[in-house]
Order: sequence, then structure tokens, then C-alpha cells
Amino acid sequence: MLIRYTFKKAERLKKRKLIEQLFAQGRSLSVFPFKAFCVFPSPSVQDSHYPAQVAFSVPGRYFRKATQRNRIKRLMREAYRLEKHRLYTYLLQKQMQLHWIIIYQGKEMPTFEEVRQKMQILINRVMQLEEGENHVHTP
RNA sequence: ACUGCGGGCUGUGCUAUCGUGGCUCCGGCCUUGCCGGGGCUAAGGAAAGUCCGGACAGCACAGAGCAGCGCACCACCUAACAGGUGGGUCCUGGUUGCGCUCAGGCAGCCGGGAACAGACAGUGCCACAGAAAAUAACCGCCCCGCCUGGCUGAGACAGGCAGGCGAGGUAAGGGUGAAAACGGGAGGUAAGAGCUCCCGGGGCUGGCCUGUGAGGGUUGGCUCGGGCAAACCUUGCGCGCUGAAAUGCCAAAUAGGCCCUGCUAUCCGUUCUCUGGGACGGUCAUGGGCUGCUCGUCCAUGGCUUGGAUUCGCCCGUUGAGUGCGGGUUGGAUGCCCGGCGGCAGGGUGGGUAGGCAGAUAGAUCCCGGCAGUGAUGCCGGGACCAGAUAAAUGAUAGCAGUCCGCCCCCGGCGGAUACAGAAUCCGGCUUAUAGGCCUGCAGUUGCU
RNA sequence: UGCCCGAUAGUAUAACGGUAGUACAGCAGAUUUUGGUUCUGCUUGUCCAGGUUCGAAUCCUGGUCGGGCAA
Repeated sequence: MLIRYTFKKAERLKKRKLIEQLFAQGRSLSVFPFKAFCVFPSPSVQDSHYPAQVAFSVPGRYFRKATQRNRIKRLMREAYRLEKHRLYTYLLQKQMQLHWIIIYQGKEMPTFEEVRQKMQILINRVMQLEEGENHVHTP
């Protein structure tokens, strides 16, 4: 079957309360230049059609112009769109949900290839993190 | 053609692959919403800064004054403006001509700039330097009176000099300073002074002509002590306050408010007592623990209040007495009823949170043409529909083309650059950022006709 | 999105429109066997641009940066 590299509105994390929950109690992991906060809610609570919901953020500290922040967020969205399928199949297999936010913490404008490589590493790391989470809960 | 100054306009395009938001149509499904497909559509000249002005919304509001804030030559444009257009005045650059090297330059042409009301309403400030920084004081100059000392002279109370004291007159001179008391010349005087005259420069005020007006021209009278109002302030004019996180509507779950309906399941014994009630034991009901289950055992809870009805007792009246009847009762009983408070269960409902919808995208709109006006702009006719997101879409990658720059083996090739910057309720301005390209006004230089 | 403040040496903080101070820090010297303490001297600044004014850190305008308030 052909994989469709889509990224719909429902795959984005939009609720203000959920994002505040991420910063308050989410687990963090860092793959420079990214930093992510994630939460694994129980699947019954969230009746979503997608196993993961994600938000992207670029702080205005080092990128003062809105065009620069828009450019970085678009690169991150594009990389996530192309790399998310391994994560989705993994989560569906485990019957898990994932909410997370990815923050760009670099100080210079990245290229698309850099963002894509780092995004692959980040997705590998978040799957390892979820593995550890399960081991904590089961015994 | 180049350079300089100024004004206006514009501000990349195409293809492929994979995607995103909105609207709409079709199909599918666990018809709520999601998924798939088709079509249309999707950032700017500044979207920016948030500096002005409005629209819109809520609140307030009889009128006036004060305070606060803003504006400040005139007329016009405009929904409005601190914006724009045209004009005036002043300052300034270039150039030509006149005058002519004292005051002092004047006129024409082409440009540029101005927070451009008031310093003769008042208050305040003007460091250092300087005599003095603002009612003209000081040094100095001059006149008069008195005193002292020399000199001339035969002598004097005569003449004249020097010094001191007193009473005046003056503003010529006084090296400074950013700024110095209208400027130059002549007269005049004891010395001087716009004190007077000539020329020139202001200020206040009146007449006439002209202009809608700011003003301009001309002719009189009075006058000649600086600057700062982006110091306080005065005058005139304008402004109610708050902002879409405004405002309005719908409204899950949970808790709580209100209303309706139904139910509300304990007695006995002993004992204490302040007569309200309490303690202990037994029994029953409900719930929970121990157990795989039952029995068993343990623990907890088991309403309150007032009124009515029936009945018993007691008292009063009626009667000679009883029955009966009427009344009272703070006495007792009731597995009888109704009500209130409380509890439990079910249903309804108002406010309102999460969340959602409206506000919110067709308008002081854009394009073309005509007319009026010097112009900003207005009117008329025709045509067009041009983002509507909300932790926030409008993208990514690759290639080609366009433009500019550099280099080379110069009909071509290679390399590099392609700006400033992203809607957030909507408009009109201003300011700031901006690779490059185009048009145009003026001045200068050079070349050609 | 809307509104309100501020910017002075490396740091903290003063200054009517008139020579930009003070303290700590830094550097050099003295004292001390050395270091510290103490003393003396020196260096270093008005966020940027334009305007008003004789003169601007101060007043006005525009920009840059920082902070705060309103869900």
C-alpha cells in the first residue's frame, strides 16, 4: 500500500489546556537543536483518529522576525510529515497515544537536510522513551 | 550619454513531485464527524512601528465652567486627521542682471526647508568670561560749589594746574561673550545722547486700493531695551471614557442553588437523672470487614419537631343523679392521617465554567472611460469579487527562465547574488526598512546634428 | 492584539539646560617576608540618528533594545 505523506489539522495539538499540561508534567527529551515535551494519555480518553498530536514552536528570543520563525516551523512540519510513519505504526501496534510539542532551540537558520536528519533521531528517541515508560508501568 | 538633487511607479515567472487553510459539489462509513475525489481560492508596499485619525461595540451623559491632553500662516479637499493640494511669509542653495564695495545689498529665474499664534499680559532663566546679561549700575567723561597744595604774576578774593569731598549731567569709550542697548554720516554740546537732519533697518497704529483669506501695494502718525514659549504660561480651536482579550448568543461533565414526585425501616428490659435525656444488655433492619461460599463473629448507623384525627383518663358546665351533649387538658396510647426540617432515589430548571458560534471580511473596495477643478478630490457610466486563519494555513524539495555582478578561452561558458519582510476586527494617513528595474523635472560636463 | 514604563564606566546608582559624579570592580605604586587589609594615583560612560537652543544626559521627533500590565 502506498504511504500518503499527509499532515492534517487533526494531527496538530491545538488545545490550550493540553499544551499547558505538556509543560507542567510532560517528560522532556533533547536532540539538539530540538527540545520536546511529551505526554502519553490513555487511548480511551482521547477519541482521536490519529495516534499522535504534535505542536511546533520557535521562540522569538533569537529569531525576532516573524518570517524567520515561520520558515523554521514550516521546515519542522515538513520533516515531521515525511518521517512520522514509523512513529505511527509503532504507536498503533502498542495501542498508545502521544501528545508532544517540539521546540527549536538553535540560534541559526537551519537547512532542510539538517532538520530532517535531526527529526529522524528525535523520533527514534521518543520511541525509546515510550518503551521505558511501559517498563515502569507493567511490573 | 554620464553625474548630482528632487518627484512618481514597480518590486520575479514557469514546470515536476509531495503537502496545507477556507468555500463548494459528489461518494463512503461506526451518517456525530471523519475519510477519499473534483472545482474555485489563499499575504504586502510596507502586512511592520502602533505615531495620528475614523468606522464599530460597551458604559456614561440636562447645560456650563475648571482640570487634563492635543493642535497652531491662509483657503480648499476629506468620514476624520498632526494627512493631502494650492497659496502667503520668512530662511536658505544655484544662476543671471543691476548697484557698488559704509550702512546693506536689491531684482528676476530654477530649486530646497520651516512645531510659521503670542516675548508690548505676567513669572522665570541666560553658566564661564565681562564694567554690565536687562528698573541700566560701575569705571570713565563733563559742569558747579567748598577745602588743600604748587605755578604765573609786584600783588590780589585774578588766571590756570593737581588732589580730596559734596551735589548733579551723561551714555561717546570700556580687550569679554553665543548674544551688548537701532546702523552709517553730518550737525550739535560743558561733555554727550535719535537730541536734530540725510540715507538705511525695524516695532505699534490709522487711511486708501487690491485679494475669499493669509497677505500685497501705497500714504500718514507715534516709536527705537536682546534671546528662550521643543521654560512655566497666555490666547484661539478641538477632544466623554474604554477597547475586538470590546460586546452578544449557545452551552457538555462535575459540584452546588431552586422546584416537583416517591420513600423514610426500633422496640423491649434494667438502671441513673437536673424529667430534657443518658448508659448498659438483648432483638430487628441496613451497610461494611474477616472467608472461595454459607454459617458465625466483629464494627458502624438506625431521625427530629409541631399540628391534626381516633381513643382512654382527668377537670368544668348542663341535670336531682346517671347516660348523653358541649368545652378544656402542659396526662397516656396509636403498625392512623397530614404538614415542616433532615436523609435517600428519580425528574425538571436558572446562572455559569471548559468549549463553540457571531463580531469577521462587499468595502470611505478595485479596474477602465468621461466630465468638473491649477490640484488634492468629487460626480457619472460600465465592469470585477479580491485570504479569513485562531498554539494560528498560504509550504518543502529539485530543475529551468528572467534581472544584476564578477571572471574566462568573449555569437558563448562558469561562479555568485536575487532585497525588506508574513494578514490577526476593518479602513484613511504618517514614519521606518528595502536587492534591483522603469518613467520624469532641474542643473552641470562631454559628444553629434 | 492593545496599553504603559525605562536605557548613564564592567556593576549598582546620582546629577536646575552650563566642567558628567559616588561606591564597588580593574590597573599601577606604597606599606608587608608574601598574600589580605589600608593608603595614593590612573583608566573606563550619557542606546542610536535628527531637531530646538549660544550650549542637550536632561526638551522635542523618529528608530533600536529591555521590562511590565490586560486572558
